[in-house]
Amino acid sequence: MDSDLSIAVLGLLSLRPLSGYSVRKIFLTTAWKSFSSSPGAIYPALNRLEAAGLSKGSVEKGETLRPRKIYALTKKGESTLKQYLAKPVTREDIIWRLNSIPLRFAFMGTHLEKERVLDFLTGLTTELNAYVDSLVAENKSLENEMPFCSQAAFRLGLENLRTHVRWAQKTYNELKDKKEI
Amino acid sequence: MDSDLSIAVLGLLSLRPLSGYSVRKIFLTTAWKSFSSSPGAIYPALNRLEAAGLSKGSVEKGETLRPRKIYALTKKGESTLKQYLAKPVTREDIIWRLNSIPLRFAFMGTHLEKERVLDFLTGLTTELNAYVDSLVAENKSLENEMPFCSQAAFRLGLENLRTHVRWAQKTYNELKDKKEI
DNA sequence: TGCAGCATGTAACCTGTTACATGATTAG
DNA sequence: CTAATCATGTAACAGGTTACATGCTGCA
Repeated sequence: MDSDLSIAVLGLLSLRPLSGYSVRKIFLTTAWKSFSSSPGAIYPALNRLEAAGLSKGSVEKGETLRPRKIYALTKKGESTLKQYLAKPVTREDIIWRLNSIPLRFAFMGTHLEKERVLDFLTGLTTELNAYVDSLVAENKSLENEMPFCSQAAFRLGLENLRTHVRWAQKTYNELKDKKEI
Repeated sequence: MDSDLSIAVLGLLSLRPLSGYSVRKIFLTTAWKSFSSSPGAIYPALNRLEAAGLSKGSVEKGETLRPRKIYALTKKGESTLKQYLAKPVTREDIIWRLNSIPLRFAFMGTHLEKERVLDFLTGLTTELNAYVDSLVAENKSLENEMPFCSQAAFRLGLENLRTHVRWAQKTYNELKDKKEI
């Protein structure tokens, strides 16, 4: 129930009620392209959310054979999303789910207080720096025996993490002076 | 047969023959941490590679009930890997498989000629820039109505792509003056 | 002798992919 | 009226996760 796709759908529904097709269109045509827009992923995900009581579908024009269903978050769905968003970033998140950082952040403004968002960015920065340091230390000894391309690949990974650090700091500074988010 | 995990294993085996456990240790203890080190992923992956004729396991000490198996790439495995590495980067690679870029690059030095590696970097740069441009254009109109956190999340995605561009250019320049890779 | 670490595997489950199937609505 | 697009779904399959099961090896 906690795949990136489920969270993305949960987040979208938290902004406004949507049909499965609308969700698909968002994944197809906006910056959310890295989420699957295939019906074989979306409709089962919507069904799972509903089965878990996180959303409720209401049928528009019930008399037809193929009714159009609009899903909206339930109270439970909102609190589940809020809880997920408020969780501090762990090293495991960074190693295995770095892509879900922007996903989480995108929905924070509309669900968490500014202070919690700032906490998230602080925690993220700390964890990222610690992980970068440990990676660098770990690879210091291997560095010389690694062929050029492996070294370069490793550096790309590091640069990626450092980009996240810079982004977190910049975003922190922008946010801390804002009145509303 | 073409998940990131399979490719990573194929790549590691191309450097030297390994047992399943050695592969697991590499994924656990080196910068390759984002690959699953669980036996439930590794051993089936090794079996798939062997079933496809891409690797061959040889049993060390065959008389025991739990033999230690060392896998080595076959000719077919090497050519499959080479073919995969030589494929130019598509927009789909960037959208859905950005993480496999460093994976691919890490093994290029030992399998492709320098010219092909430079081609890869050129193609990657072109595709990345085109995608960044299209994302920016796409979002120009939505920008103002997006809440701060969504905007920031979008910028993180962009920065990530731009980091890849900078890396590709830097690596290109480093590589083009090198005699051996 | 017993325990830690080396080493290999399987089974149930979950979720996404691919391909297919179907119905409803609208513009030409 | 018919083609495109809107819209919803399923079935077979693939591959990873989690949890469990098992055997071997060296050393204290």
